[in-house]
Amino acid sequence: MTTRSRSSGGSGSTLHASRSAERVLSLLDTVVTGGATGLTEAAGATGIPVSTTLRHLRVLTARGYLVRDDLGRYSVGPSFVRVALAAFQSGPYARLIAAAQPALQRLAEATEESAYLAVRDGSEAVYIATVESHRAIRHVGWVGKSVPVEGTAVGKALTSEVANLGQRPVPFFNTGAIEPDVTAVVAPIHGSAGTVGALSVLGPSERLVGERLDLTADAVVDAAQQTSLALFPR
Amino acid sequence: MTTRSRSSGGSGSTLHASRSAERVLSLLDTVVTGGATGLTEAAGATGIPVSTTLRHLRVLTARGYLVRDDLGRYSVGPSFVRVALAAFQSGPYARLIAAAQPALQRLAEATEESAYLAVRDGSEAVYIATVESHRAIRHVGWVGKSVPVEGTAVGKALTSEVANLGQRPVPFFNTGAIEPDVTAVVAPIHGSAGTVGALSVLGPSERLVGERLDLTADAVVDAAQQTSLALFPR
DNA sequence: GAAGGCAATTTCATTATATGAAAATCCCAC
DNA sequence: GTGGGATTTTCATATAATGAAATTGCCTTC
Repeated sequence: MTTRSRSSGGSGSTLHASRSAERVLSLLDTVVTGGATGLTEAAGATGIPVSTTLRHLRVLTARGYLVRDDLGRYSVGPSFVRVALAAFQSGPYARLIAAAQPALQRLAEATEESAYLAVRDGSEAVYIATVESHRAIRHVGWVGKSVPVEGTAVGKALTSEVANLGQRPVPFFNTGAIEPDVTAVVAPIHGSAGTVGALSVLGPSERLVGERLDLTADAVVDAAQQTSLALFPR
Repeated sequence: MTTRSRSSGGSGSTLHASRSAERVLSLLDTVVTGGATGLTEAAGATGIPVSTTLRHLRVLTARGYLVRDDLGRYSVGPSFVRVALAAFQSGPYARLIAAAQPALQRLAEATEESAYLAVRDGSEAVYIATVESHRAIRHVGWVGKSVPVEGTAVGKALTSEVANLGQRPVPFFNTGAIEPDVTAVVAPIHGSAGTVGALSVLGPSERLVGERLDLTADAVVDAAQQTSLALFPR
């Protein structure tokens, strides 16, 4: 059964869980997310003492996960890029992204707004793919960004239960949860074991109203259903 | 000065360098590169004892860098995808990829073969972007792949010295170094501090001969020079 | 339905290993 | 030359990671 041995949620009490391992991952995360970062800056951001930070950054650099520029600052290295690219080709998301791609395309054309694909990451939702609107005023740059599940339309869609596979997904709406003047229209992508992702259309609130909003919702729901079908054909 | 304290190449002798940190990165690499992986399999591939492997895989999973499927196997998780995507938007390669994109496009059209962008990673070269040929028989799937610098055309291009910025790059050729029947035509992208990358055209050996090969070489050299100019405008 | 085998997990004693404060060094800016 | 910020090295300490072995769980086979 899926009975997670109770309370394993915290951190194994007697079970020693590698501290340096966690720290090195924090550092990787910090540097990659934040761009070029100095030693002290990285230490400050992660709360790790400077000397320890240095040692870990060296490990990362030796592996090619990070590189140092001539000013001594760290940023993404070639090995990390290699692994990152592999992630898109082999990971479970490769299938999802591939299946959603045509739907995103059509969605962006039909709604004239930017379309995103999102998946759940604990208490966050992450946007992992997009096709941008062709309009001058459009929503851009949220790929790789994460937003809380709580209180957002994506979050609601990603946590929505799926009664029976094949049913028509239900759309969710929200305006201004993350940024004012941005309206989101989202539908869940149903999978064999619940919701596996969500399609979002994001655009300026003043454009997404009235009939336009209804049409958008229809398009999003259709796109999500098609993606679901592409993933799990009958 | 850039006097790297000699022999720092090995492993710091007295300098304790986090073992678990290195191991956790090995594991990440193994799992992401190899797709869904079981515990014992991962332990075997990395040479880490099973119990330790388990502990580290748990750290990775807790962070969302990996996920466990219902069969207990590990694969890429949403957090890692998030970080990976961020790498392409903020990293030093973002600029390079953006600058090379139009050149790759034109290259693929002009030569009717697949065009790749590669960077150096220690003793390896990594392909980080591509535009595929439109032909039925074409070279595909090398993005994220790494090949040795030694004995390959990309390697030669990536390690070639640049006399003065602005000079016309020199093309390199190779057939069958990695795979038989594949011919590579490569030119280095010059930067302010040496070679920063390389453009490759990869295609079936029987197509890349005679006049066709000459034309391809010209196209690759032009594309590399244009990319270089886009990166470092005068 | 029992036995066998393989993979995952937990336990626990051991010490190797990671840690961080402080001192030393480097590098600019003034 | 002087001052201050960042980086790097050193080193004594005990924390925290380690792995062999025992245990559990699960699936296959007979």
